[in-house]
Amino acid sequence: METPGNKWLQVFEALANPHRLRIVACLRVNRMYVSELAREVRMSRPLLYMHLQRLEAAGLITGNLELSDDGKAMKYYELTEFEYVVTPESITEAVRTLTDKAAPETPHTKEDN
Amino acid sequence: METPGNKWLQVFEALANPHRLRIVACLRVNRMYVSELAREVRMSRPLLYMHLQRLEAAGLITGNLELSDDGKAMKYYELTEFEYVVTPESITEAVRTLTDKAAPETPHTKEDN
DNA sequence: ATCACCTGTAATAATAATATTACATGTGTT
DNA sequence: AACACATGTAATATTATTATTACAGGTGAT
Repeated sequence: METPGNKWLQVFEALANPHRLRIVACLRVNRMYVSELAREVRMSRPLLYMHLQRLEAAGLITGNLELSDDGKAMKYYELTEFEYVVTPESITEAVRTLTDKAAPETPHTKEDN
Repeated sequence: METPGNKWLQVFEALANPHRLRIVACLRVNRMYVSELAREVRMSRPLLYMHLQRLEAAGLITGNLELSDDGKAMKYYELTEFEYVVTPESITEAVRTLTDKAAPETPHTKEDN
């Protein structure tokens, strides 16, 4: 789950969603707390939560809970600086360390392929 | 469906799968026909078909049907040369042309967010 | 105490992606 | 004619993702 190959896959999975792309674009302007961001992208907060977790798990954003002046807890998310150059070469390199539990020893189907 | 933003999303969706990453890595060595590739990646042909279509739709590979010397029809797939530099900036730029039919005018939920 | 904000999550519904099975077609060879 | 190998797809099952609903808790201000 932490090899370079798996990391790449996780990044692609994180970016394979229009909402999450918008979130990234949104956070690039400046960091935001969750409720604020929910209003901005017009999304329910629980749903936004899921998307944020996927982005954070991929290492594209980071969140930290802060205490505002008036004592309210606010979770701010901000962008991580990242740069992935996606080419056949880089993908090939990533695949070398892809630990896929679903790499079968035997084919899934009959020899009808 | 053909704006730069949508194209980016399609590329991310295409690469967000371990099998498809392996297919790309496989085709980088040299082009292959479908049945050959199916044996190589140990996958049923119908399933491989679906993955190939997703990769081709994203413009990462191209396939063309050829006739072998002994008259058999064989569909060869080969890699496209591509390079996507994934950064907060490039994502922001892509989002500008993201035509998401699911961009609601009103929030999905009650004002409970 | 009620309101207006905020965080966090569990349970579920709805939808999309993935995978399998079964079949259609064609060729050339034994 | 039966076999080995190729392409192509329709129908279905399985699994994962996405989305919603309904709650829990906290703070400070009216």
